[in-house]
Amino acid sequence: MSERKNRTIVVYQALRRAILEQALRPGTKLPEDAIAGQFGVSRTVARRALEMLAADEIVDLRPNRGAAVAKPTLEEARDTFQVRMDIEHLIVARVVGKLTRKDLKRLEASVDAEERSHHEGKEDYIRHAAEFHILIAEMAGSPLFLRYLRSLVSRSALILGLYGRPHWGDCNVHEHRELIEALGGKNVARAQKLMRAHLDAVLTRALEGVHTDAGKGISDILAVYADAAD
Amino acid sequence: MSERKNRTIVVYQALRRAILEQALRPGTKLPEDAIAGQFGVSRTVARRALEMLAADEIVDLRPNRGAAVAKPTLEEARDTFQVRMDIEHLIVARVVGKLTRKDLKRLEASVDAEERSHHEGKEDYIRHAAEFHILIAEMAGSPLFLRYLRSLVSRSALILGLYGRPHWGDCNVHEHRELIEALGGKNVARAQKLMRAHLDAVLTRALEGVHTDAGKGISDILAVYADAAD
DNA sequence: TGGGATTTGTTCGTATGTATT
DNA sequence: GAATACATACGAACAAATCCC
Repeated sequence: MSERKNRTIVVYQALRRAILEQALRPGTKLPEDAIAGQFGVSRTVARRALEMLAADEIVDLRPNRGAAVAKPTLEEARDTFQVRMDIEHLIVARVVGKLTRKDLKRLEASVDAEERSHHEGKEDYIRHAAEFHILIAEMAGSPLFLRYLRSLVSRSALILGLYGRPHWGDCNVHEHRELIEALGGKNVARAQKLMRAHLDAVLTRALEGVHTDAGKGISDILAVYADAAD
Repeated sequence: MSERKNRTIVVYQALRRAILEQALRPGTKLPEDAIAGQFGVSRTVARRALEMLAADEIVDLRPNRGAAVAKPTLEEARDTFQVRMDIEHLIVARVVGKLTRKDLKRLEASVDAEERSHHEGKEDYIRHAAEFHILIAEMAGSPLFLRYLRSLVSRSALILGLYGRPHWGDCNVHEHRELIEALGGKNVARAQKLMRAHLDAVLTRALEGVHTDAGKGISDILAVYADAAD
């Protein structure tokens, strides 16, 4: 019963993790045969897993030319962060003042896990940091927003890995705790402001001191915030 | 070159139209074999078409149990309209004051087409009405928002067909023209208000005088607006 | 430009899982 | 509750497209 294998999902999740933890860098080709061989499955399931990753927008899938880890342009990176900011604001608006004590406990537990991973130097603190945002989205009670945010968070991580320095992610913990406190309160605008500041800080930390190929790519991504400033 | 067949896409679009024009009612099972036979393709391409429709959320695809035309619950219907409202507001905020004369012409042409179809009694005025909203989304310049809205518009149509009366869609034309005028102006809040009023009116027209199985389903959908009132 | 190697696209037979009587 | 009918999941082989020398 719970012995659901579903090889497709297994392959999908493994590849997803590999991409988000940057074991597979953007641009890496993902031939169906190689994946099928690696995981001991047929090309059919490898292909379906790739399609699912493409739906998440972390894999590029071009007809007759195969799959590769997505390598978003700066334009696409901008779009991702801009849209993510908007969606997170809407989610925040929905949860502020409506969280139960239990909800808040879950959020705190998530941050605790993130902090532990971070201290232990594990790479999966990235996953925990992402999970924090996804938890909030779950609490908004909208399956659609949850789906959107899942994809946006994955894509954000990919982009930060692509354009940012190795150890972006440092020290979300304090900001996350602050956010929890605000989400437990009743002031929507304040919580939104904190969310904005947090996402802004993540991006800034990831990008500061980085020189991309284009040379002036960083400010191009940061320009997102100039546009959206209220 | 432009002779791209791509049978998958053909099947996908045909099914999509059939669903949106209510030739295929919600709940209808869609076995791979039947579709493959009907369109003269293999099960593989039938399956891929179904997966694409599932991504649009107008087909339900349950593991080992096959595909069926989606039959959203009232809860899901609420979510769809609520999210759509939010997304359309964001899109409006992005386009107001930034449309070129050419953009406005395209919007007007779309409404003209809708009006013609409507006068001629053709069923595809539904498609034109949907296209109007999608055009606006295109002009927002965000691939992600465009993708979201595409799916939301399809799903909205499905839901209105499911819970509403046969001829919902009547008389969008005037409201659409009003919207164009506001989008060409500079007042974001006003344009958003018109968008809200328009979507509200569509829902009201579709649902008025309708009795669902549940009996009180209508007010449940309309409660969306009570929540979101500003 | 061309041809061979490699990879994707497609088909369809079989295995496995689900629903029904 | 078991057997049967049915639909999907999977995989191996073939066809077509692309890439690379």
